[in-house]
Amino acid sequence: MTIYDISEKAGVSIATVSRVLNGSRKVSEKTRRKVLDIIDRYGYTPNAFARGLGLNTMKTIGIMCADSSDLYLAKGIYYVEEKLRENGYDSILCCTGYELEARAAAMNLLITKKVDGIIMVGSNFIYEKDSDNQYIANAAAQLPVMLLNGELNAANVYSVVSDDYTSMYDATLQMMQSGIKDIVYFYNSTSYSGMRKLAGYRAAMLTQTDSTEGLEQFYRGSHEDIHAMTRYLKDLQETGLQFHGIIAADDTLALAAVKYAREMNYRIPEDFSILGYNNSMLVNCCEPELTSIDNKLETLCQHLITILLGLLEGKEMPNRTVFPGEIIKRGTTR
Amino acid sequence: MTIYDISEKAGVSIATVSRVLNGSRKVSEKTRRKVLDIIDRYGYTPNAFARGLGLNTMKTIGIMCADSSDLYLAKGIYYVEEKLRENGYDSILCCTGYELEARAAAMNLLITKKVDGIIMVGSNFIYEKDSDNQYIANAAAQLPVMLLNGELNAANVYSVVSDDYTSMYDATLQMMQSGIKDIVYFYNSTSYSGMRKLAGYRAAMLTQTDSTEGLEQFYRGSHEDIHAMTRYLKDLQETGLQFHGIIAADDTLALAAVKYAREMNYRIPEDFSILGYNNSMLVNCCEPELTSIDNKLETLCQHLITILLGLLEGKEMPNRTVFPGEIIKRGTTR
DNA sequence: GTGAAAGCGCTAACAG
DNA sequence: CTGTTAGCGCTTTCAC
Repeated sequence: MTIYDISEKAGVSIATVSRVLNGSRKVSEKTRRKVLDIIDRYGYTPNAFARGLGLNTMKTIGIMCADSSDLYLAKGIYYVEEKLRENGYDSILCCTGYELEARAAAMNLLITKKVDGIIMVGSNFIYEKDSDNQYIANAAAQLPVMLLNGELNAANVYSVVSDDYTSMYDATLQMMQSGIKDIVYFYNSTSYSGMRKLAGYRAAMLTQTDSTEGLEQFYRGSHEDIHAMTRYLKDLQETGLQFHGIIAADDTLALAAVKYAREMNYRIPEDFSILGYNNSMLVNCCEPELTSIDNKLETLCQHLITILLGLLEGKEMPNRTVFPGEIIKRGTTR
Repeated sequence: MTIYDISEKAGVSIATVSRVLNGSRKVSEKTRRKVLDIIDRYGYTPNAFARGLGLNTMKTIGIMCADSSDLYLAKGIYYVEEKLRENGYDSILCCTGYELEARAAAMNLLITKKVDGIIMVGSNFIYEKDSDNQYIANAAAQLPVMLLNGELNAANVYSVVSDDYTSMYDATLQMMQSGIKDIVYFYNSTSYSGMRKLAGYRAAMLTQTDSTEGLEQFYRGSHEDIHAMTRYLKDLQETGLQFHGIIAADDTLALAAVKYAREMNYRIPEDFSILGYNNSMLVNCCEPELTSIDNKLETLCQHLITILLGLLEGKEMPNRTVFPGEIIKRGTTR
């Protein structure tokens, strides 16, 4: 069933059918009815390829993320996809993993598919080495690239981020003011956002101590293996390091910290404080519940889509949008 | 940059360019080199629309799921997407929510996009009323439809499922044999798979008791709100119902059950046993850790993709593939 | 208002 | 081996 069949059955030209399909007003009400009727009767749907060929757009956005099963990224994908579809765009999802090569390949694939824009979900896409981000800048020469929680200084690349630095700075300060000086920073990502968080922690610490040496702990294992994370902390404790607080770069790490503290028989939060990040569903999963930083993911996504849609309409849009986070106080901090 | 530009610069016809693009062996090594060289130099990539128009396929599979941020579904999407890409297929993701209408719309959208097949991730797609599944059967008339953890008796619809009934039957029996007779079944979904699990629980219970009345508890609230789930159980307890075990239809519900038991100051598992389902990362998040049923999601996904690829190659494939689950024993059961 | 016709970029017969 | 050519289904001028 093509536009030709319809035009024939309706006794009009394919141009007319095309017009009613695209809601042109230059069609008499009568003709429109007739065509619509036929279309309905035969259950015809236009061929997206043919349309795409002519228009060179498929109203489709590419979404890249490292791992769709990551709690936080999954939520991001969900919001982004939802808001795109509300606006008549579809999305092609590419889970790229954490390897640069696979990422560049995925990017190419999306470009080949003629997506109208690309959304990179998660700060882990931005590496410290500029050359590792080059493929993003290159892609941006062809279509707008949106970074959710990442920043890259390049033309046609747009960032929407949470102010991780300030959130961590404030949270660390609060914990110190509650009387804890020996706070370990527990992290597992050196992504852009990861480094911003670390910097916030460090800056706050340095207002009161000379050095954070030994307190910044980088965990390399699986992002989901809570046992391994807990073990890491135990090993750390056994090296003789003293610490009575842990600020974690995400809720999973924080949960492991809670587990660790319980196994050590510390009272939380009296003897030991813990702070998480993301305010995910995990915060309710432990005892006591986790104080965590809410980085307003849905708001970020909403704005990201607004900006992207603006760009696609040819409007000027802000390069960089920053939202403040919020500390959600629960049982693991005083 | 089109195939014409390349053919011109390489001094060959577009057909030849097309041939090297598609790896036809009927091209002399010399010509191939020359063309490849030009392609490389100008960074040309073929237009997927034009190709799709001719071939009427885009090597793209539609993935439907209710909510990509659901822990379990997200994992399913991850595996499916990964394995598709390994086999040269892309995926368009549609998060449909739980409303029938939105689902039918998403299905149409995917068909319009000329996907080569559709994968429906999650048992929640299959309703009890046959008429509510009609849109799936209709779609299957045009392209293969794969159901991950759902079953539908219709032509060109293929199911890959975990044997939820048997898993639940066995687990329930085990808990009863450990001495607990008053086991509540705690669930929040009446999907196909949800009903199978319930049936397994019920059948096992009825081997030892007369009725499960009052013990089958359906929770209607948010799928993520652990507090609400815990409250539900408290309210249940306050009605006077006696129960010393909870079998939950997923790990989130089970986690809420652990929380409930702790708040009631029950000793787990001595006084109170709990079983979860999915063996997700949540099992490590509570104290003690959760015994849970592993339904081998990755295996299911792997087979699902194998079957789909077979179908796309025109092979005969099994309609229904069932895998056994496995009870992973941890601290919440004796 | 409506129709005719020229592409959009690629694949696959077919002919050489 | 290589080139010519006819579509694939739709949008969009440009006439009428």
